[in-house]
Amino acid sequence: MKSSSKFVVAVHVLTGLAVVRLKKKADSISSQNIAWSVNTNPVVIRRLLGTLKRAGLVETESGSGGGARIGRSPEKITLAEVYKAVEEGSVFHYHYATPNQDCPVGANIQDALHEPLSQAEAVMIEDLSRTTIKDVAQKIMNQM
Amino acid sequence: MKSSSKFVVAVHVLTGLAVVRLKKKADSISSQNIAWSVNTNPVVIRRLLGTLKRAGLVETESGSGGGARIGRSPEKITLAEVYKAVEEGSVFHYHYATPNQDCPVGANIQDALHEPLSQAEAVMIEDLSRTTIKDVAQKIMNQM
DNA sequence: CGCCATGTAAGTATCTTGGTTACGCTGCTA
DNA sequence: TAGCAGCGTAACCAAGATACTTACATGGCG
Repeated sequence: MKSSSKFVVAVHVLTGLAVVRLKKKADSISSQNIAWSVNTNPVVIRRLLGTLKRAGLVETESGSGGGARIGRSPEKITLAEVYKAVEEGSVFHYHYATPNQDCPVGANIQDALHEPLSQAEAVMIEDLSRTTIKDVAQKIMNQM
Repeated sequence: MKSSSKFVVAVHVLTGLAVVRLKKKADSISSQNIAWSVNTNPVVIRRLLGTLKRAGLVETESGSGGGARIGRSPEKITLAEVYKAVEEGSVFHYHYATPNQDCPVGANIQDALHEPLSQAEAVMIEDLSRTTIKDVAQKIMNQM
């Protein structure tokens, strides 16, 4: 089972921005700086920031001295929101090739599974909404 | 977000075997026959059946006239069990490269996320346990 | 104007997944 | 006992996804 690490990285980034904000250390952080923490390339971070920006979770500024800043109070951003912002598609993946429609099972299986599977996924996201970026940032700061 | 379709295919296969059993149509089904319904190659099915067999969810027989049969009453197999049998690893994927340990956030983020994320996943699997193969088979048979 | 930063496009390497071929073994049946 | 039908696995291949990288246009500040 393989999916993307975008969600975890997004939480990492937002948590970093939250820590900076809570500690009043700096106004904005460059993608270079964030990339250093995540251990990746600044372009990867900028792409991700673009997605988060469209979701209203961060603000960015171009130009010299620019960078990213958290878009809202950390306690008002839940992991569920981050998940929905960056992760597209369902946790569950249906058949590559359409199942055989001449078989009663093949013809109806996807439809029959839709409800229980989307329900299970919804429950998971619901659970993610119980944790906020502030919660995560707090945990980190306790270790510092 | 990309993962495998193994889970859905496994449910498809088990549902097919359940329908056959509930309708008392045949004793066992060949991988060829199953592959026809799933619209894939028999080898893919045999591989999957191997996994399901190890989990006790199906029984197989070699030789002429052999094939697969559901290993237990359909109402005693939940989607959660199928999920755990075929899907390895977590829904959430952590950083490709280890985050920068010189950064307080990078050094602690994975640890801080472990609990909320594994919790969310557990809740999802818990929800899957509310649906059985019989439930799915029943839905299919209502369409026949 | 020069510098530092974002935004984005385009190309590449690596990994995962599923499809496919091949072949040995098992067990039925004529 | 020969032949056939089926499973079990290994090995290879094609396609797709993911993230890394280079490159460059744009924006804003001194």
